[in-house]
Amino acid sequence: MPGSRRTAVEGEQRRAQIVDAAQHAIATAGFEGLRVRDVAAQVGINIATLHYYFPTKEALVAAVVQRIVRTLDRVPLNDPVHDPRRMLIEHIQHILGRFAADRNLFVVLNEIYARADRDAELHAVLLSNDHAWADYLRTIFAAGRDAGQFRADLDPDGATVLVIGFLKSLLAQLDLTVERGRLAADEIVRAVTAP
Amino acid sequence: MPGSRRTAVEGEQRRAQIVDAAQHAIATAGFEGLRVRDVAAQVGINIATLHYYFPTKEALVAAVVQRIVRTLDRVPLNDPVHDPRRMLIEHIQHILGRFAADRNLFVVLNEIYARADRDAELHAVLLSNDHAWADYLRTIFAAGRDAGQFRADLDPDGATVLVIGFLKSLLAQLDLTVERGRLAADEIVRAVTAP
Amino acid sequence: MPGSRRTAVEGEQRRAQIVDAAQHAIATAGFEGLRVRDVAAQVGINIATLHYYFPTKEALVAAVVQRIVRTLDRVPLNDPVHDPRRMLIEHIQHILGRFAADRNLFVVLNEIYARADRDAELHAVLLSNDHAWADYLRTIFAAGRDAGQFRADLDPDGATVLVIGFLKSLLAQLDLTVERGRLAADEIVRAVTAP
Amino acid sequence: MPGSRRTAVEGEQRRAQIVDAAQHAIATAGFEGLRVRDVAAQVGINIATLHYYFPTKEALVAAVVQRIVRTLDRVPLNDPVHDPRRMLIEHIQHILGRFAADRNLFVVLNEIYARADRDAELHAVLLSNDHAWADYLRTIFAAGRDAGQFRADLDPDGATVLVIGFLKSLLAQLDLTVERGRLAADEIVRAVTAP
DNA sequence: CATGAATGAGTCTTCATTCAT
DNA sequence: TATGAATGAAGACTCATTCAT
Repeated sequence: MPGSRRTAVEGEQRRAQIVDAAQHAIATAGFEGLRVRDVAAQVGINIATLHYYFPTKEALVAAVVQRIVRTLDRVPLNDPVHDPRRMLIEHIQHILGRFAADRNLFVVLNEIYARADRDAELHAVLLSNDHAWADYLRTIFAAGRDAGQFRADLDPDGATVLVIGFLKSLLAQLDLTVERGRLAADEIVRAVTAP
Repeated sequence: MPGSRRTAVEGEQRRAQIVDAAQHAIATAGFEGLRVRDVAAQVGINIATLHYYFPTKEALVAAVVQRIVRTLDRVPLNDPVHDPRRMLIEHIQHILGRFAADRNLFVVLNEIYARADRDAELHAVLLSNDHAWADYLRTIFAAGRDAGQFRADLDPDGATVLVIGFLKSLLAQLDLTVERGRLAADEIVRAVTAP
Repeated sequence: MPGSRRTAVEGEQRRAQIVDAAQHAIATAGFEGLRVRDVAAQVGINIATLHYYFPTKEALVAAVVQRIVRTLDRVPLNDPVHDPRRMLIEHIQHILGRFAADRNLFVVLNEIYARADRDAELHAVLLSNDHAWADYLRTIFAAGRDAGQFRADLDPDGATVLVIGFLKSLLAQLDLTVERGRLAADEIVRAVTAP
Repeated sequence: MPGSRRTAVEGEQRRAQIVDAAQHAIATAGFEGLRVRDVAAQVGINIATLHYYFPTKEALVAAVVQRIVRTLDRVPLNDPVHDPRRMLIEHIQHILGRFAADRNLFVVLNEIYARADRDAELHAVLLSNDHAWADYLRTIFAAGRDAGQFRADLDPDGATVLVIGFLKSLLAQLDLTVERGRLAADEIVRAVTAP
């Protein structure tokens, strides 16, 4: 079948276009305001065509969620034990940087977490991701404490919950500027550093 | 005006019933899944009756939001300067307690914050509330630092962002138990306490 | 029952108020846009109170129609045979005068005629009125022709249809000023007058 | 674009079907009684399909009005100066003929004129049409008078208002038969003809 | 007489989805 | 692959009317 590969590639591109548009739509109007018609119009295709690629709205939403979760996976989790304090700083700054660069991603993320509360499957996916994230931070904190970089009475579990909480709340902190975000990040570092 | 007082009271009760049901519906299905019909059914009244009290769905949602925001206002903000460390602990525990007692409130709150991103009016209301909250915490941190209870290098602003972030993220931390919440709270206190 | 008469009078006044408001509403928004709620609000009473006076919307509309038809009855139909030409002029001018003075009445009248097309009862009432009107004009034309005031070849029946048509169309002639109305009236008179 | 022409034609046909049905419904029940559901049922399509062609009820009404106005445009306005008297007769008879042939058109027209009183846009459209109509008649009357066919003291403007009024009132004259209409038409002609 | 509250029966409109071509 | 057309199921909202007080 000559050309079949090119077609397949084009198909993937189209799917990606649609997911892009859907994600943008969710960021703009929330899941509440997501309309497959609008997504199709944004891409410049017919609704029926969209349904050819994504049979149901749910499938489209799932594709958006999936892609975002995959993105999260790619959050750099460098070797935490070498220089824990540095790793912590880099990790926080990396996420703050992403927040500044692509706020839309966080808007959708927020919607996704809200939805997880009533969507068991989504809950499971996010939970699994969060576990990996928490493990990473916990390792950093434990290693840093054991190496004397962090306070001796630091509780890795508590600190992990605290830091993840802060990072997850970026969007809900309505007046959070990049600077105030860095202030908080600095405070975290000082707060965990051994005196 | 025969019976006007009793009638007025009953009217208010009915309104409250409707708002209750609506809040519950939002907690269950999100703004996305809110159906005035279901709310009316929950209260046991006709849809037209619901519209008698709240002309539009938007008005009903506004009433729910308004009531929740009013609830937030009542978060006890005790005198922060007397014993800052104790005030901080009490404040955090109060909110953790509410979270444990009425998780639904936080679910709706989460929805509300998500919505604020595309609703300027809502944004303004929440922002004003958040400002008051931040001011309170900032005062605690500054007072505690100046009194020597807290670390000398503590940045009140950064710490405030951090704590509010943690408290706001309670819901997004999918596997957060009450215990792990307390662990994080304890860590906060240790982290700010002077060595 | 002392005071019963005064009460009855007040009741009639209230009914009249309601009919007034209803007629005004019809003139403003047409039968299409008539809302009993609005009428009640206009009068300053509760809808239930309005329904006390007029059990159904249809009854209210009937009252409006009845009053207007009664008004039409009072169109002066002077003795047509004494000076037919003068009678014709006066009749036309009387109606043009009313049109100038109370355009709303004609707006409602127009609605009523449109409605008569699908309301047999209304049709009968209006038809009876129109017959009396046509008879009056026909008598004028016949008398004027026989007396030599009008053209010898004047057909009373045709002229009657023509004049009534013109008068009925006042409202449908969108750009009809008082002056142009008088021009047409003058033309009628010249057209029927014997050369 | 496979089948695009056939599809486009079919689409237009469907639109026409819907407008037909809507016009019929208005003629039957007035604007007051127009129900999109009934129109769809008449055509034999789903309500949603009707909304596919006409997004709102208002758009459907506009289409009906537009088509009728377009129809009016096509009223033959022959060269008025050659034989004005004949032109006048033909014009009047043409309209009387249409009235006899398609009374429904006039019923709707009546509704439309009533509505124009509270719809500025509609008012403008009808007014523009009426102006063209009046110009045509005025030219006929002026030419006929100057050519000696019509009375020397004929006022073209007054006569125009009169004739248009008569023609517009066809519907409001409840007991108007075709014959009585012709009587009036004949009377018009006699009334303007030079003695 | 008057009213606040309640309701049944609509009315328009929306939206995800399907299907023939 | 792509589309115009079609639809079922639901959605918010309206309105005349009723009833207990």
